[in-house]
Amino acid sequence: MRKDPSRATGRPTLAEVARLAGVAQITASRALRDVPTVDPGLVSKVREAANVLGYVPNPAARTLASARSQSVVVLVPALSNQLYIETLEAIHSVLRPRGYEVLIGNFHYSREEEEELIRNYLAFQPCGILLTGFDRTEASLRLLEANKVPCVHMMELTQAEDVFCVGFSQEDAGAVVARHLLARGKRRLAYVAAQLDARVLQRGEGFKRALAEAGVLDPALEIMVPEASSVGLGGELFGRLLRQHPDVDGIFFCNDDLAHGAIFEAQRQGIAVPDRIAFVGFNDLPMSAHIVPRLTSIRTPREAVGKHAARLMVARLAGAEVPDRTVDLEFELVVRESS
Amino acid sequence: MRKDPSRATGRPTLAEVARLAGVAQITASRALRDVPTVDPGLVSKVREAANVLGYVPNPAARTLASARSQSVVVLVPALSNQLYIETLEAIHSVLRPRGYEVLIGNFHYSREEEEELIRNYLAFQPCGILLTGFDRTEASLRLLEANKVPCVHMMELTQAEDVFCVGFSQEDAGAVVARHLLARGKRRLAYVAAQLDARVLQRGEGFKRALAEAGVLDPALEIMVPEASSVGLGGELFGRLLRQHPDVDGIFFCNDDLAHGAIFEAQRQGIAVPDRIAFVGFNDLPMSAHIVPRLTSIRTPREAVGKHAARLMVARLAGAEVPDRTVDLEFELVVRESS
DNA sequence: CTTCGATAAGACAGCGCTATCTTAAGAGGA
DNA sequence: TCCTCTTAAGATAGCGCTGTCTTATCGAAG
Repeated sequence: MRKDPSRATGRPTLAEVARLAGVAQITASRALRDVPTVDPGLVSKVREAANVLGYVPNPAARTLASARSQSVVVLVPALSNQLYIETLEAIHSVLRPRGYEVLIGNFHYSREEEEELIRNYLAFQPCGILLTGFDRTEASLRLLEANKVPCVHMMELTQAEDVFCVGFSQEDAGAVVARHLLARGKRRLAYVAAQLDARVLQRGEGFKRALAEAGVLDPALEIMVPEASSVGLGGELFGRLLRQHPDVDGIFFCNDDLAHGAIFEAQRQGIAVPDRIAFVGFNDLPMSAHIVPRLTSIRTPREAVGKHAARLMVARLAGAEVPDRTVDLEFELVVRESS
Repeated sequence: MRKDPSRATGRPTLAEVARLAGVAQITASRALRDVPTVDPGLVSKVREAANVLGYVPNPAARTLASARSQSVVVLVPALSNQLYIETLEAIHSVLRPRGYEVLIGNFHYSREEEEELIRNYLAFQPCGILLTGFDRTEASLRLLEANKVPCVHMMELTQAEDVFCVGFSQEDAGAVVARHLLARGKRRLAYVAAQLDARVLQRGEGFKRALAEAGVLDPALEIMVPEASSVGLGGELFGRLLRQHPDVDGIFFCNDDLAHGAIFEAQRQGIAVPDRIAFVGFNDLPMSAHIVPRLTSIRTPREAVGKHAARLMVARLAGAEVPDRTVDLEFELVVRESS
């Protein structure tokens, strides 16, 4: 059969499927890829032959021949963050059943690392890339541009033309939190943030803008540290803020982790939440609905972002007309006991 | 240059590197792969040419020509579980710098789904597979066997010959928890578990074995539900247990999530932890060191498991002699306020 | 009845790399 | 000096697919 059996993999090939189905190899190829110019009768014949042989296409050969893989690269700033896990899971759930492979790249909140990942992953000739946000190096942008890989941006929105993005307004979310705390009668409002990526900064901007509009912005009421966010850090930053500004009566944490830590610390110090100080988190992690007191938070559509971004990519790859290049999935303020 | 430029990808190829370096293509190939029979002078010449051109090898062509990719498949039962994220991250950190791609498969605690994933991923001709535990379908085992892909098993240990595994004794961990609670003077001890995978069952077995040895095992003191574990479920199961057995004075939760939920529920019900009931969790998630009261837990070496499993795989792929096929990374009981 | 265009099926070549076989060039011994 | 043996470099032939061009077939139009 094969000229040099030592090189072969042992698995059935398209040629064998074609032979069994009694058609040319290329016809079998087209039949299995749903190319519309193949007679339905032949398609089912080929399908059956493939089934009988247990044929699974060789992705390497496919990629080499067509210069385009069936892989979608997803670049996220962290895996440790529960947030991105849910998004990734959603992306998987859309792409895998449609035959796409998902390659995950974690760039650890580093633009340089992201650039390196892009460079390396482009060698896989991915059919699309899902990116987090818009903040990346010039070189990254050039690479993506030069390789003409379809991109979809997640988590942030933009007005720019020809950019596909799925997310929500981080700034508006910050503003909503500010107005909520103001409505609760709080006036000494602080923003506590860690892991200062673009989105964390946007939330803070929105929060402070709303405070300024209400005439209660005190720029001193802010702690922003670049280190990674964690429960322990939340307690620490809360303690620090309280020592510096004992009169603070409301805090917006850039994510729930920090808020959880602050709740524990408040409990230890015997500080009444929300009476003396109200807390609001961000992301609405599962724990927030159960912690004592239950945490008010912004519920972010992170699963929906993944699903929509993946669907948008699939639509583009299928050549479909995509009416909405910008998908605003919105967020929701979930008011609970902590405010 | 190329015969049919329309088919080309536009990126530099090995042939161009070889031309620039003034060697045959195959020599360039060998030089870049560190095949030892190439003159060091030529190696650096080729390396430089590759650098000048910005050459990145085409993985699809590589895989097709060698019938083996540089991808390692990792199959985990869940992504939602913090536990596996840390393991995955560790695996990534070892494999990616060495040029391996990591393909993640999530089988959602389903043996059938795992089998399907194995079938599909084998088409990628992975150079290795990292598996979670030992519980899988016959067909899965046969597929792995037939394709002769090196496997490393994570999270559990076995005495079987010729099986590479990295983990710790789940049973022993359960027993350690039991003895700890007994030493605290507790006698009405319960096991509360969800997501009943093999490891959760093993922990329970170890726990109950130790209780039986101490003569205090009450088989009624147990709640095991198959549904997914969550903070909310922990509170619920704790409430249920307390109604059925108001005299329970110590609970071992199969993971920290459940224990956190139970702590919140206890706080709401005004039940003193640990005085009336002591709690012990499993995994020692970051939050456990901060929750009020701080949670006693078993610290599992999940990051180390990933690192060691990946290193073991790398060593096998390099053809190195691996002295220890079984790596027991052990666990640690971290005693805190909740017991 | 011929011509033409549309459509379906096939032939062919090549994607970019590596396994394998072959050749060339030294090293060493008789 | 000749011959063998080792070792490095090269030539060749695919790996398993798909893009592209060609050919066959058929109905409609002239």
